[in-house]
Amino acid sequence: MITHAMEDYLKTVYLLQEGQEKVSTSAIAQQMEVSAASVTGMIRKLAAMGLLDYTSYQGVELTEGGQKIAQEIIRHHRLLELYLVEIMGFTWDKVHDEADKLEHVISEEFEERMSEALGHPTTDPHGHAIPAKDGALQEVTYETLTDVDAGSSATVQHVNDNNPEMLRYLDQLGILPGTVIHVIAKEPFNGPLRLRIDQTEHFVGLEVADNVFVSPQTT
Amino acid sequence: MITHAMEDYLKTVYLLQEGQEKVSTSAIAQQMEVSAASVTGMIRKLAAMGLLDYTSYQGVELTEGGQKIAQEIIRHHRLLELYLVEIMGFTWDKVHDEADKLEHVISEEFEERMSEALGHPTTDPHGHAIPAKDGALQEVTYETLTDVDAGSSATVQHVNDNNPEMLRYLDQLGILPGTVIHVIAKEPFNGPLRLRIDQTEHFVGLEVADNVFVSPQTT
DNA sequence: TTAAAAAGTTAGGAGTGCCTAAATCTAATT
DNA sequence: AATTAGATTTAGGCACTCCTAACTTTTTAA
Repeated sequence: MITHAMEDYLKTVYLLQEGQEKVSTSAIAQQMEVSAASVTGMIRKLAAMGLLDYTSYQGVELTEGGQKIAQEIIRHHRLLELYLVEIMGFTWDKVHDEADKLEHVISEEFEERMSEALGHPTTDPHGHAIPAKDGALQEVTYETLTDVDAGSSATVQHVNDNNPEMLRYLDQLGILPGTVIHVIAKEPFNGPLRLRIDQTEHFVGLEVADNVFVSPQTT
Repeated sequence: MITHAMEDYLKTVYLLQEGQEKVSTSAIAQQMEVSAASVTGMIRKLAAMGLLDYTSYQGVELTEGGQKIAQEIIRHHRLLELYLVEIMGFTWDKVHDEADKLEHVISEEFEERMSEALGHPTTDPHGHAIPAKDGALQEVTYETLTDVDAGSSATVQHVNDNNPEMLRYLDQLGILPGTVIHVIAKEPFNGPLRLRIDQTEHFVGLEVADNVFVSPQTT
């Protein structure tokens, strides 16, 4: 039997796995806000179930079975986020927490009806790809706004969805997936970035810029 | 902290309490499909939290606090059922199980947005009253179809929502809240009822009739 | 009224998922 | 190579929710 907690672990490992292949105990612990000891315990259980490969002290890697479950949960999460915004009228800062709870309990039929109501979408409100039913999710790793050189422009691809306050701030600034941002200048000593968004200038700190993922503007 | 299981117990006690004031351990156990021992354990915990009054061997009764939580969960459940049918296109036989899982995890905002989307409804797809936000639910206790005398007619008020197969059968027969049923005859020895529904005659067994709640037709 | 049946409670145990503290292993530094 | 800092695992415990088996109380009926 696969529990909600197991689903959460698999999801977390899947998302941390992007880029690297092995995921460390402490990375999981930090992401999930539980102790490393708890992670070890759960990892052993999941390994025994064949959902991930694990060697003591060496980190974990999802098996195909584990990936499949993780994808299913991520699909639920992102479809829910979009459904909550598009159909139910939630603001984008609130949907992450709601989706985190709902993702474990909705049925396949619920998932399917959401997908249909949304016209089988491929990205969620924060710009993350929605995996197809039984289809792999290949999220490209974008650079963050912090990495953009002064004087050049970039298009927002996605933003971190787990901090409601930051999402409200980004919304105020007009930073949404698809927005084009021109970096006018970067203040020294980890100072703020001077940006032009839609004719208006803004100064934003690095903590925010680190959570905005962009691709170079192609024009 | 109030857990999902506690919410389930409070809901169950609330619904069993209709009519009587005291609810027995075994009634709860039967309804929830757990052992009587488990019920005793949980009851003691809920009593310690002040959510119900309990005297050993004498059954339980919800306190105001317990009632409030139960009403909230029942409101969630019934709004969800209606939302799933009306907005998402589920058939009425599937919504009970889905709502049973979702009722514990949705936020107040989710509840509010459903209510709004449905135009603040007062009954669910099976004919059960939806309690108002912070408003008591006063469900009238109707008689069942079994109690109706041969030769008289009755209007369906609500049907039991927890058996999907039976709901599909009722749907086929056209037995929905609001339907007028004429009882032509009752076969002896707990035999079937002969009914006329919308010009057509049907024979239904007592197990089904016991799950259809009606009021005398007033014409 | 007393014995049997039914209902309810207590005792002991299991699985899940988390914790802290202690022990162990790995990797980095000297 | 030895020390040490950091990461990881093990050990022991706790809360939750369920179970079966044994015991107690209440109710029913002879």
